[in-house]
Amino acid sequence: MAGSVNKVILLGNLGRDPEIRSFSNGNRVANLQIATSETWRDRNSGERREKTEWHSVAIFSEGLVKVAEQYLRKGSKVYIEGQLQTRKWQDQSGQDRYSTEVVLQGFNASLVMLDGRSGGGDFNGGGGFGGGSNAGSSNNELGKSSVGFDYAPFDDDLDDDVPF
Amino acid sequence: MAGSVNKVILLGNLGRDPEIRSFSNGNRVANLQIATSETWRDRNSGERREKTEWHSVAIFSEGLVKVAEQYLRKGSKVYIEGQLQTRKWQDQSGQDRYSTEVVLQGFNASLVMLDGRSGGGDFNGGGGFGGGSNAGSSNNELGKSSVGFDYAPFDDDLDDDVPF
Amino acid sequence: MAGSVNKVILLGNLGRDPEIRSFSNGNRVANLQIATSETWRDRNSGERREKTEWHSVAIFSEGLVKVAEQYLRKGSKVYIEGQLQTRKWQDQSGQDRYSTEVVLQGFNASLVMLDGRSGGGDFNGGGGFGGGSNAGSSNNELGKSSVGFDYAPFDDDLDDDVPF
Amino acid sequence: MAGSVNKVILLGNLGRDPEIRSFSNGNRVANLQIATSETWRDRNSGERREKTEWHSVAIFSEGLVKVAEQYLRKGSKVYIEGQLQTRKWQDQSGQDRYSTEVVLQGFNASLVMLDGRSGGGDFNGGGGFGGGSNAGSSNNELGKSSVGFDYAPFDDDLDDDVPF
DNA sequence: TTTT
DNA sequence: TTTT
Repeated sequence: MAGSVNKVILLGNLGRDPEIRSFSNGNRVANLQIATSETWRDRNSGERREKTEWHSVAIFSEGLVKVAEQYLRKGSKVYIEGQLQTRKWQDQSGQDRYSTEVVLQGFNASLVMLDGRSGGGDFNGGGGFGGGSNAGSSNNELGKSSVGFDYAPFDDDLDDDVPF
Repeated sequence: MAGSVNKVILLGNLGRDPEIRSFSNGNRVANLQIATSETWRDRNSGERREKTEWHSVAIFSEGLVKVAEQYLRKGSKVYIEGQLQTRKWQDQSGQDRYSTEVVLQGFNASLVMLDGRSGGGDFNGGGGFGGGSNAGSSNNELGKSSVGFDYAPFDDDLDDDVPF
Repeated sequence: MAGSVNKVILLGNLGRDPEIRSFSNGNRVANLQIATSETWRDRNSGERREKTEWHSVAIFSEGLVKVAEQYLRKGSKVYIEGQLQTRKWQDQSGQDRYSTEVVLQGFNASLVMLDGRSGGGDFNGGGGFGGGSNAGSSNNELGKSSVGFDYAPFDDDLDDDVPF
Repeated sequence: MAGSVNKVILLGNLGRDPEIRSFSNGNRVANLQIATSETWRDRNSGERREKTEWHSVAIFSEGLVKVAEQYLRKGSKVYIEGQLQTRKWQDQSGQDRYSTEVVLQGFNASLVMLDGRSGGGDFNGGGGFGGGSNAGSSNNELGKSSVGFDYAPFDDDLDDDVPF
């Protein structure tokens, strides 16, 4: 079905440090637990109430895995954009179980850090943040230099001949 | 946490007719199964491949439940905007299980029908579609007249004194 | 056209303090200038480049105007969700001119503050921020108590009879 | 500012056929005019009212330009995801003017056709739709084979060693 | 279970 | 200028 959209946008805080694991082929995944919450006033009692939702996020883009590894920690505020995926697995008794995650993979995924709470990192440090632009989007993935990420948002070469 | 975002955007097709159930208090829920899919070309074999993802959607806004009931059918193409929620429940053996759904509830939810495939309905029929504008958004919920849904996108009363 | 979507999502910083003006009927508007930017590496020179985009945002929801007034300042980081609107006006020479803005109005609009930089405010202060939940969304607008904003994200009354 | 989001989502109809122009360097741009509209009931008169908004969309991704060229026509319903950009230009009298457009460029852009209304095209034609997967997203741009678009949404190679 |  |  060329013609569908599957998009999740979350802005919230990490409930714990990212967990990063490696596959045998060298690929990695970073798992985040992100909390979002809503507050409202109860219709009857008038009390203030709050409901927190926890989201499992799996990052497969190596560039964003690096960002998560270096800069995200428990409590970090983060904006992410990914897609919904449900995995089927068997529990110890052999029963089918399903887990739904927000997956950041390939293009169309992004991750934006919203605070400097970077543990031992040097997020706001002068000059040192070579991965700066990578943090904003998977478009510029670290370690994937064969892919043409260096795409100009608006190519200057065109300016001499803009047709509109 | 006043300061979080939990948003899901899906555009896909219904795998079956909506299932609508009533609560003892008269409230209703419409459950949809929405398919989204992606196609890509395999890196190695060069073959075209496709992966379909199925999403459980639960609609609690009565106005949108009415729209689902009247106009959505198996195969309908639909755009929805809601939020992620994971429910905990116990299976027959008493074990904790979790189900993640996309919930359309309150404001911030919307549903847009993208075809006239309305089964026995009269979607494109003249005059009969009194709920027309309601279909586009939960902002104008049917049967919730106590809430001020009749909000002008841009209030004409202001035009005589626009400060900018 | 019941069946369209017009949505803008911005996450960026205010270039200056919000400008708030009143209409003769008492309604207010808050205007924000929000910067977003992208960095990339030039394909030819290999240099790091950055392009900043400035967005005009007009907030008509009184609850969110109050939030902007009290808590947003030059430099504040903010997430907003609104819609695109283009206004036609005449310049001093009588020529038609057009201005495109991101409008936050009615439901479907939200504003999330992403830092505590609240000037004289008491954003993170205990208790004092009665409008806390209001900041997260226009769903709970201050000063519009006639509208049923106190909507429970998930109404407990239903729990005794969940049909699924 | 590594840490911003600039995203526009539109779902609406084309007011006229796409206009496609070429730059001297061979690059192309497709310009679309997309209408979105809202209906509501006037608070005072109770009348049904409608407001249509027109959006200028500029597509720079060659893959999506091809899709627009072949499949989009006046009246086509389309979902697009892009970003806001304001261009400065001088009118004939030398005055600065600004135009705001929704730009689809690079990754993070998508275009989904929502009907088969493809004019002389062969959108639903058997087999002939070589650009099928390209239509769904800029991730698979035609004519940019040097870029590794053939990314598997979920790489099977990993399945033998999933660490979670 | 949808759709192309 | 679209669409319902």
